[in-house]
Amino acid sequence: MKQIRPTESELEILGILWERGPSTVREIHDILSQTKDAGYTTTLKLMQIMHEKELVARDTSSKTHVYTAAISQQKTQQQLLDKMIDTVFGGSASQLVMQALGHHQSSEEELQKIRQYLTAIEKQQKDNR
Amino acid sequence: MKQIRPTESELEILGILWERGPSTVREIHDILSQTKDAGYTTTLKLMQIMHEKELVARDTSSKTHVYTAAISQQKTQQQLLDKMIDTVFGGSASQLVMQALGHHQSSEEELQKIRQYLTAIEKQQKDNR
DNA sequence: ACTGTTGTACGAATGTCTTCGTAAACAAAT
DNA sequence: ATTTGTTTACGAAGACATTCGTACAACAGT
Repeated sequence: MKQIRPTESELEILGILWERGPSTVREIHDILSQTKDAGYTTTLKLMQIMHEKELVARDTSSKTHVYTAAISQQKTQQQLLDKMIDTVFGGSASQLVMQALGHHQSSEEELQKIRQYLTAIEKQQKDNR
Repeated sequence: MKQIRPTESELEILGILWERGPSTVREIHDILSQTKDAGYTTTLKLMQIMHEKELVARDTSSKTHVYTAAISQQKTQQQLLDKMIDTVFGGSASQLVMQALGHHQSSEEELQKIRQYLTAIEKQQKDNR
């Protein structure tokens, strides 16, 4: 399996790309600079490097290049989660789940969805027995 | 709030310390070398640096020093989770929860615990209304 | 055509992590 | 006492990440 290892800054940018879809450096930078403080060329350079690493694809047909994420949010999430469960939560996924539910308050809807998910998983386990 | 930022390697060591309790460099190294491949002095150096950063405390009363984790597993978990939810999961904790439950198969017991947890949270929300 | 603005490319400085070689302290065994 | 093995301390090299200055190209408005 191909190992994906985006750095901290790269993840921030990917996060924005996943949320917004195709974006220019300027757009990314404007969002980034709301929470951190870095020059425009810094963001540009980062995205150029991400392009080299093929974390993003870019359309250079117009003067202002347009970037899109080249790795899926799902796969990246799974990979990072797995590593985190392993090193930080001693291998217990449910430990992580409870910790996550504990502090980040979720809406009633979301909790309901999770509950349904749980039921589905339990049913599946029963069927496999 | 004090920001904790252990690196990848530091997290591996912390993970072992959390699981085993107080340990010597030798003990840590033996465990580490099962999964990765690094010299003894590398592990030693890492732990010395972690000591400088006050990620671990050490008892130097005997020749062979004994290290213990100086930051709690709970707090560290929470901090890393929060950041991850933020950057990788677009702020949705339940998104993370479902992803985690989906791939890491948990035991029936664990699922049951999570369900209880859910119920408790929902009840709490109701009471706060 | 000129000027100002916005963009990309590139290289270099700086910072941080990781790795390991070497030296010195110490203890146990011979 | 000398050797052998285990340990800590330290420094430095190599890799990687982050930051930004500078140069140059493209374009818009005058």
